[in-house]
Amino acid sequence: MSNKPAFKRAEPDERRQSVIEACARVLAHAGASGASVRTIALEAGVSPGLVGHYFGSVDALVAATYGQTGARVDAALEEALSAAGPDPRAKLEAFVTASFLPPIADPELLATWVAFWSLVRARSDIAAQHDTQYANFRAQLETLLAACGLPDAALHRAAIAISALVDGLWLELCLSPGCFSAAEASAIARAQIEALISTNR
Amino acid sequence: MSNKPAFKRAEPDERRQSVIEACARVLAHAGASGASVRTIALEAGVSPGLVGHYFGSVDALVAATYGQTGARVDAALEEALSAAGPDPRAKLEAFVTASFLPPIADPELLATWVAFWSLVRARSDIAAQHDTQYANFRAQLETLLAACGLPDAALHRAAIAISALVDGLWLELCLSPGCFSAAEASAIARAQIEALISTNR
DNA sequence: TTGCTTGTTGGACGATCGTATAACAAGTGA
DNA sequence: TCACTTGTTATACGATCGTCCAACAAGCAA
Repeated sequence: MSNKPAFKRAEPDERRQSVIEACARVLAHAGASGASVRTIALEAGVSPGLVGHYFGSVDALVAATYGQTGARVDAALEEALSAAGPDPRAKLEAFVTASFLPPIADPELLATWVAFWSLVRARSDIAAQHDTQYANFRAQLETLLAACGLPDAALHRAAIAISALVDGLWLELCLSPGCFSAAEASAIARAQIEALISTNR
Repeated sequence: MSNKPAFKRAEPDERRQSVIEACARVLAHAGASGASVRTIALEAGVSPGLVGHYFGSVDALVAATYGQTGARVDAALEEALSAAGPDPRAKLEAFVTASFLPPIADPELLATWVAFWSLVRARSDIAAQHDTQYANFRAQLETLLAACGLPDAALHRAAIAISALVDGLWLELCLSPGCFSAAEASAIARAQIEALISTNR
């Protein structure tokens, strides 16, 4: 008589990864207030104690989840950028509209991101991650805008405008999915880009 | 020897109001996860039991706070609208840029709003309030845009674009206050309006 | 002053929270 | 086959959670 094993060992890295992904799913589904050790552990299919073993505390796990989620978004943006070809305008539009296509447009990812926003005020480590994340996003936008011929004096403001528009469209796409489509969001963003570039020419 | 009273009675309506305002402050400072009955009661200067007496549950209190916060924003927008004078374009710009001026630009209010966003997925009552709130906001925008001469076919998309931009600027103004100013946000929004109207003329 | 209404308090209750830790077992090398 | 390492589980602990309710007292009417 051979019982099946009570649990399966995993490589530390991939176990960490699976717990992080479970944390992201819980944040998306239950919000920041529902992300307890036990809920996350249940979602990941492990015992609650394992979370402490790998991350030390729930706060550290949430911070790690933010980092991993941000890295995943960055990778998707970079992928869209390299798939766009050499034309500067095409690169800029691909970079911006990638936020409305998979995998970034995933409602779960958006909801996870909102949960992070809700933690920025209360958690200084999350605030620091947010600042670097958005500074990086805007810096990439400025580079792409400069390549499109935008004068240096207009870069800062244009990057803020685009980043705000993308955030707002992303947010509404998540909170009220039936109101407008991803294609409409892309069209709106492209129109904004066109307006920004043509008024500075 | 006359001891001071142990507590002060209040009119039910104004007591409800003060508890709601305390809830908003806690949501802004501690996020959705920190909004416990005891924390809110401490902030309001009352006993924890009073929250249950007036609102029945914490969830109901949060929903009431959302409703009151939304009403306050609506009132501020209406105020900005009536102070703008008769010109349609001036009314539209006043309506949009009011989000970057007091009392809407208050970081506490913004943080409270983010806490509500984080609850939309987990709480269907909050989601319903969000939908009506934003449908109303966009409807007002469409009316103002139509008065500026925008053709009917462009109203829907233009309202989405403006509402998304305002949300995004509002959000960034709250999460990274040092990155750009309210005046810059207003300028960006006015530029967006100018672009939307001139391309449809 | 006295009695009454009811806003208000403060603690009890079970559930759940985050964290720490001892016991267990899966997989590996000798 | 048999230790041995260590990933994993299960439980315990105090703190805090939301909710409930009996007792208290502030303010008004008589």
